[in-house]
Amino acid sequence: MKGQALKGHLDLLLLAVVSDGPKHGYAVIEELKVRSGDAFDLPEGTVYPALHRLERSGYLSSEWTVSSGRRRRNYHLTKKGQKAAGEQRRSWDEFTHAMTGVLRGAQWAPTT
Amino acid sequence: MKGQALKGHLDLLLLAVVSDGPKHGYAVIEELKVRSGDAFDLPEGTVYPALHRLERSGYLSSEWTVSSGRRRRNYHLTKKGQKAAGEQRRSWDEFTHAMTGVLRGAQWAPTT
DNA sequence: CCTTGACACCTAGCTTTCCGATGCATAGGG
DNA sequence: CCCTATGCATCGGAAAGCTAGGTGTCAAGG
Repeated sequence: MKGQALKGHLDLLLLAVVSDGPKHGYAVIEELKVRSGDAFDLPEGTVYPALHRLERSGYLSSEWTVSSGRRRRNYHLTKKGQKAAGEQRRSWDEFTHAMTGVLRGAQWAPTT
Repeated sequence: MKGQALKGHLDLLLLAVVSDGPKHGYAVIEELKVRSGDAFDLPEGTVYPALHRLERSGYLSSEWTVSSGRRRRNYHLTKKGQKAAGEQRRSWDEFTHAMTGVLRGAQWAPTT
């Protein structure tokens, strides 16, 4: 997938992945790659700042852990994060619905 | 619909609407509102610069027209624009597919 | 006549987001 | 010992969208 197509929807992706169980940043990246069928291969410079952002917003919470000498910051969803995830999910559905409405009827669109 | 969810997908929307037949900016805004069921109510400051961008890129072409004293810039899709529209449409499909893959399986997501 | 609102266009500047580049550190295999 | 994979972080640039402001026409109402 070509660059920055996920503009504005990254937060939802991250919340979705973490909602499956606590994960550290690197693992989040891998999980996104797997679940999207290699479509989302996000650079660290995208994901780490986003996780920080979500924590600052109170949607995620984290603690340091150490596993065989490697330090990891483990993120888990907060109550507030769960609520936000649900809202953003609904938002996403509305968005795709609206897009479909606009896209339907254009010549190049395979008819309904 | 909360702001800026259409980051990166605005071009596709505009190309789709214009591909239905030449339109001027104001009409494009109205058409988007109608087709999206009021979900997309885009400010002029969003649409006009985007149309200019698309014209600079060679996807749209325009001429001034005057109708009862009112001047309008009428946009129509170019060959190049048609091609781009098709590509972006495919891109959108891939994107939603990938999103669905990630979203599926999260707790708050209604099962399959 | 004058104001209001719909129509119709435009731009400057702000903010946010994503990403490329770069840096640090550890573990394990060759 | 070096290279790769793992794992984290930040800085700066480039876009995109929006706010806020501006111009001008026309029709309707007070």
